[in-house]
Amino acid sequence: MSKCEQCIVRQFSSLKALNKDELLKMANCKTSYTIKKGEPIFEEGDTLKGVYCIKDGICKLSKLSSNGKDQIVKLVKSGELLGQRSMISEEVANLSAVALENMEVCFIPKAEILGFFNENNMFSMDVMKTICGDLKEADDHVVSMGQKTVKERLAETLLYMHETFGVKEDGSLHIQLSREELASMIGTATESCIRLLSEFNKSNLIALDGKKIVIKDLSKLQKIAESL
Amino acid sequence: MSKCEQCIVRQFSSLKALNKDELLKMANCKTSYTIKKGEPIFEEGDTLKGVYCIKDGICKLSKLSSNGKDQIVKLVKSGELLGQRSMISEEVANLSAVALENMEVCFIPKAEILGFFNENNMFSMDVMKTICGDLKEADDHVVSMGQKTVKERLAETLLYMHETFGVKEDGSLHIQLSREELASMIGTATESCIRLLSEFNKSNLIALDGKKIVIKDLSKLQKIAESL
DNA sequence: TAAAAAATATGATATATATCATATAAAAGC
DNA sequence: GCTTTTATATGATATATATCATATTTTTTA
Repeated sequence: MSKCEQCIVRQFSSLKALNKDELLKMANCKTSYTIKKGEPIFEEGDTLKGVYCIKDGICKLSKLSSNGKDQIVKLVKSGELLGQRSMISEEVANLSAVALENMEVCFIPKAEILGFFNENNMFSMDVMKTICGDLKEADDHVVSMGQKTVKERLAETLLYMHETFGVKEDGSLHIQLSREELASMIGTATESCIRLLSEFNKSNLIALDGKKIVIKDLSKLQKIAESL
Repeated sequence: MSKCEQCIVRQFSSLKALNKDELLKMANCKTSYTIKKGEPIFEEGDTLKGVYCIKDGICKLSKLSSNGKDQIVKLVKSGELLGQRSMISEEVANLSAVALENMEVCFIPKAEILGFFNENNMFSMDVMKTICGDLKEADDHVVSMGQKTVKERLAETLLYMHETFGVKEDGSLHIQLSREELASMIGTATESCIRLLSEFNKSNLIALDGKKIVIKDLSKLQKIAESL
């Protein structure tokens, strides 16, 4: 059982607000998991008995629409906590979390987290701020979805992946999604997504090599994303 | 200066968690406003110095997209609090709040609310639950926007207004939006919105009389909204 | 390694939706 | 009350996007 105190990713989540005693308590009740690419951490409708702290890897949060298709709502990387909202609302999970790469996550039981809420005001304020940040992002997402074209949303999504998850040594986006997944982030048909990627490729905004995407003209992509 | 203790709408917001002393304190520092239809309570980018408790009336929360058009993100009715997110995140307002009818709102200064956060755990947990509920709604909204057609979204929006804000004595939706506003909720062109309303009217799903909309076939509208 | 399956790509076409134009109706101002 | 402005409605048309079909490439599995 590894010590939470020494875990580097802790500083990126609300868990940074915990003191040494609390971290020790947490280290004693947490369970570590390995999740393989493509496997779920939890699925919508699941009753979560705690929160998940992502130690390594990236996952997608998605929801099945009534038309039978999945919409990817968000991508989440190491350092972040999953399942806080359901825990606080005392509701089943609204979204499914599925690993996009092999992951390491720690599960922290509900009782433990709720204890920290009561004892540590800094922790609860920090969680609250995180959720408020998520809400702002979600509202902005609604505005994009409502007002932007598919092309604009594709540009925006590529920029989001670039900014938030960075690039590999070869300059390609760290996150590698299938065309279907990318389409499901944008809210469009897979074929439309592929066509627009080709178009961006032909006009030298990006370079494509299999699932690898290199952003070649950031400022032009920004202009497209901003409807300019 | 009216007493918050006797205010009926209090029970619908997190303020229900406050005790008598806290309510008295709040009554002493709050300011009451009247806001006329069409006027803003605050606008995106404003620095909010507290939260607004809606005593009467309904307002829209919207955001200007980079294409120059407004997207209405949410409608808010009496009993709810406005501006909590900005206050907690310590950021300027992300959305504009504009009155859809004449409104009465009370302004409660930031310092007061932050005080309650520290002293009253029930209050802060309730605020947190509210924001979590908003986040869930926003995520679901993203899924609708990404996966549903304009027609489905119109049906969904009419049902949302029906459920959440009810109908007048004559059976018409309590909320009366201009066609432009309705289009801006759905994320479509005004003309498309008008055309689809006419279509719903012709197929007897709704009845139109100026801005008045009567829902005549709830279950068929539900089927349309659910892509069935 | 070969065969099968899945993902990607692209063309042809259908459909949904936006845009532009114009008419009518309603609301606001004088 | 009349005039001006604004909102609603509807037609014609353009464009974006979805769907269906099929070829090619990549990945998986036997």
